[in-house]
Amino acid sequence: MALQKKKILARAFFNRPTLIVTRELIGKFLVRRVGKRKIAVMITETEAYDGFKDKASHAHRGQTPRNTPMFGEAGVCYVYFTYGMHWMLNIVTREKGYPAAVLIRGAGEHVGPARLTRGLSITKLLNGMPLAQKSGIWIEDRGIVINPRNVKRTPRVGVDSAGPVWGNKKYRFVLQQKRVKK
DNA sequence: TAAGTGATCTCT
DNA sequence: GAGATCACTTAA
Repeated sequence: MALQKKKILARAFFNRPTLIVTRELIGKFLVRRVGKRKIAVMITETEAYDGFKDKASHAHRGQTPRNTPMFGEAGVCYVYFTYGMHWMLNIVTREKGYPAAVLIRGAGEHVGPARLTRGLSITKLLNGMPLAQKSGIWIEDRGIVINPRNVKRTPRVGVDSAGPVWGNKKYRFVLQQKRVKK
């Protein structure tokens, strides 16, 4: 058995073109530590929100108090509250001043962005926190190699109001799960 | 298919 | 301040 490589992803990983980061996060592990409990789940679904021009992005109308983390350094959490009950977890990409982030939509058994944050106790407290062990949330590369053929690219979810052009961009990546035969 | 839920943003 | 909107989930 070969040694398992386990590497915590640093800022440099996220300070790259958003779509590349979005794609490469599939198969990485999101790790959350709360007190003594540690949860690690493999990321299976992501979406990119890239730049001022992206009409589906919170940043397309400019900077506001809420979306400020998107304008900051890469490798930082952008967590916001919506629909009166759900938290959404994003990871900021690109350099300071360029608003972009990756929405983590699913990981491990948590399918759906709001279920994921509920399962991992992710709230506003993590907003603006860098991904690092000391923050209690980080991302590891555990050496799992994903076959690109098993990653599906589709339009993003819930962004129809962004119009046909931006609403149809294939900015969503989904790992095709193995089917369990009965 | 639609209700629930409340912060945030835009427009008065 | 008021009204619309919202990167969703759950129960039918």
